[in-house]
Amino acid sequence: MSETDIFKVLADPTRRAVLEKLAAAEMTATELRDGFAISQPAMSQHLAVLRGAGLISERREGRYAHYRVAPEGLAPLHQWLAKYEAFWPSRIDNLRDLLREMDQ
Amino acid sequence: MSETDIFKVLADPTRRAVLEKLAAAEMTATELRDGFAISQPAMSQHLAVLRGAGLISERREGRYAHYRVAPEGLAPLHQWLAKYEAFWPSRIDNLRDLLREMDQ
DNA sequence: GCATCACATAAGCATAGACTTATGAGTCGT
DNA sequence: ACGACTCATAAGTCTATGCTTATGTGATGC
Repeated sequence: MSETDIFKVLADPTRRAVLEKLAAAEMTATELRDGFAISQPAMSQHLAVLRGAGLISERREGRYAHYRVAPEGLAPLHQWLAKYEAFWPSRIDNLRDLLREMDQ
Repeated sequence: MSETDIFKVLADPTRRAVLEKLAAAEMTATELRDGFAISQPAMSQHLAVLRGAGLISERREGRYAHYRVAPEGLAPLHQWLAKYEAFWPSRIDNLRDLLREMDQ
């Protein structure tokens, strides 16, 4: 997956919202859909795109498709961003704050 | 700048390449252009988009426009990504340890 | 003053992408 | 077996976007 593709995939607000829901818990396509004013095929297409980008993985169970985040798919984005963290003087402080929050 | 806009802006390979050139050194629009098989207006439009997203800043000097990276524009992206770093167990633990050492 | 240069803006075009409705392919309960 | 259900795929539409050529704006040098 190229960096361009990763960015394109994440440029869609619906897809980012899906990731956010999946970050909380594994979910089926229908469960993911509610809360969105979107057709079933539209959600299916978004899931296909996310899956193609390696950002989510699928577990088939009968007629249900359970999806969960595949965080390693975010690695290219992380690596890209790392190139610019040299420009963040306070980057260590930000991380420190983040980890402090996570400890709570 | 919304997260969606940031991702859209960075989804273009030319724009990311521009950022990479600017990460090395401040540069004029013409200097940025060479190496790209792209018209002058196209580059000008890309620069306008990057500027609109707060990812680069402009310094006017006579007829030249000098551009440089505005890394703070990447903050929304950084914050978004941080939400998923929780899924990176080993890396985050390493960072936690590192920062703990630095605190002593 | 005038040609040239650096860059921006306007307008038009062509492709990509997100959506829709319609339909297909399996799976489950009765 | 059959209808309901979950999800995927097909086909068509509409908008966004990245490109082009043409032109505008201001600065510079002779």
